[in-house]
Amino acid sequence: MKIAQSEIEIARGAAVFRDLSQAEFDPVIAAANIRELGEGTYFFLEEDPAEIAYVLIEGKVKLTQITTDGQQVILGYLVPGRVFGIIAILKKVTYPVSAEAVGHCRALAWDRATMNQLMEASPRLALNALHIMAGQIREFQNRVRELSTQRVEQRIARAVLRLAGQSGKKTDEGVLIDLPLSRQDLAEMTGTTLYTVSRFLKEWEKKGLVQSKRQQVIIQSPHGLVTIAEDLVQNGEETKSYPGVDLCDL
Amino acid sequence: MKIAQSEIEIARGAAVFRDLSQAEFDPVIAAANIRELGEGTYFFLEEDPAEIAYVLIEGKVKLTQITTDGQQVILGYLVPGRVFGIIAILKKVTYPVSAEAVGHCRALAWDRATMNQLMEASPRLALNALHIMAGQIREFQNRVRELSTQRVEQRIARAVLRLAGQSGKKTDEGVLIDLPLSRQDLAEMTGTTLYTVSRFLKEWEKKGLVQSKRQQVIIQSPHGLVTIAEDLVQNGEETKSYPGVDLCDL
DNA sequence: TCCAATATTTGCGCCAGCGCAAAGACAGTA
DNA sequence: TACTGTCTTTGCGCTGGCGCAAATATTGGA
Repeated sequence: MKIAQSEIEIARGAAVFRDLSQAEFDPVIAAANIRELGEGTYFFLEEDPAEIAYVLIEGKVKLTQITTDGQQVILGYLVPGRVFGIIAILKKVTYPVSAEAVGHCRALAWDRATMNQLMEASPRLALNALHIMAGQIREFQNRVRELSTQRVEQRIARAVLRLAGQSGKKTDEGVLIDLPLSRQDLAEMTGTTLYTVSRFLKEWEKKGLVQSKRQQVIIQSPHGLVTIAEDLVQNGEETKSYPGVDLCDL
Repeated sequence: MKIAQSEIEIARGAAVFRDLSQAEFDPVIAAANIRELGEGTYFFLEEDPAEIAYVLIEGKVKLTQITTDGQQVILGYLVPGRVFGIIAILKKVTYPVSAEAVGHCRALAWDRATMNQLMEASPRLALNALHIMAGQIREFQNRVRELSTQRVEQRIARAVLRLAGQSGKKTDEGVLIDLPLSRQDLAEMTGTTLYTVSRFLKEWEKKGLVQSKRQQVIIQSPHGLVTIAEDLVQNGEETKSYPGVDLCDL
């Protein structure tokens, strides 16, 4: 299985490889394996011993956790160029989430031994990994804050905007979230129920903010959603531009 | 300001220094500064450029975030031996939380340059920092899951148990949480209101699970609280021992 | 083209939890 | 000892959001 030049380009842009010289980057690619997964299969499961780190090249990945009573929670989605399972650089740890292929996926993969060797040769790589983990901490802390203080409508709006930020595609109708995204999925991302999600989407649709079909959401007025996300309702308050909240590499 | 032997002992036990040889550890202490803070003052504020990492030696530290509309969220409490602000080992990042002294505090402090030097000399130190950050990610992901799926009563029970785990002191009456802990504080930890916290504490008190006074909680039946935390109510299900959930070093 | 499986919508009833307001309870200070 | 500020409790009314159930829409496959 060969790595195409275009795929190398994608990897080149990954946050873990930022500021690596070509001389540092080449051996990284040379040491990479390709892992290919079909829709609905898992790169790894929560609690699996973490042995391999990945960079997604093609497809999307859904990160989930399961509660003891079988309820699923979606921590986020990954797009090509994102690192995941980076925790595998450490010995004796387990993955904190499951990583499921959404559609057909290709990813570069390195086992711990290889990754550690590469990091030794390019300390920059280790530093980047640290930065990524720091970003994740920040991300999840903010998520905790959101869940603690915001109401459901705001959380759904944020989730939609976040997804648009990373998987959004401009179309004639608006910004399409390029993922099979059911009401249930949105509910699992925001800590609510599919019924409530359905109700808000319909409400927004009536206001012309979004357009929602089966497993699909198109944003027609990002600004309108931002207004909801920030709870500005319609008081004349200035609407600061929405900080490009973005789920960090995982 | 001199570092007492007993204080060095406390630092010795910190997770960042795990498995360091004495030869590695001594220079770390030699390079440390002491920082002393009075009740209610801050080691650092959320968004401050992160320049200094700390290990708490004496007192307690409260980690908080503030929402745009001024609402406070408590991410957790630290006890002596805990690292915080470890993010400062990275350049150009800001603290993701505020760290407030609860009572009089003493902490060892290192600026980034020093920390980086020490890490270069003892790679083990860098690895430990990574482990700590990985633990934090796990911690906050679980918190997200809790907030998404559990009801208020369970979340409060968990928060109380978590606090008992790290600041609990055995007394005649039961396990005392050794912190000034108001209903408001518990509410900010669990994403609810002081009223609701007050109601559940009273309810538990009637059942003989806890005893609560002004700014104080004593646990009389940890097992009973665990039952609530895990939502086992009173069906005959086996009660697995409560995993020592513990807020990681921050 | 029709069928079965899966998603979505929506009416309805309900209740967990919010939050005001007012009345204690407590601790520190003078 | 009385006063003041802070914390806690609790009655009360309300509502955001849950979740069942049933109707409807959509899709992929036979």
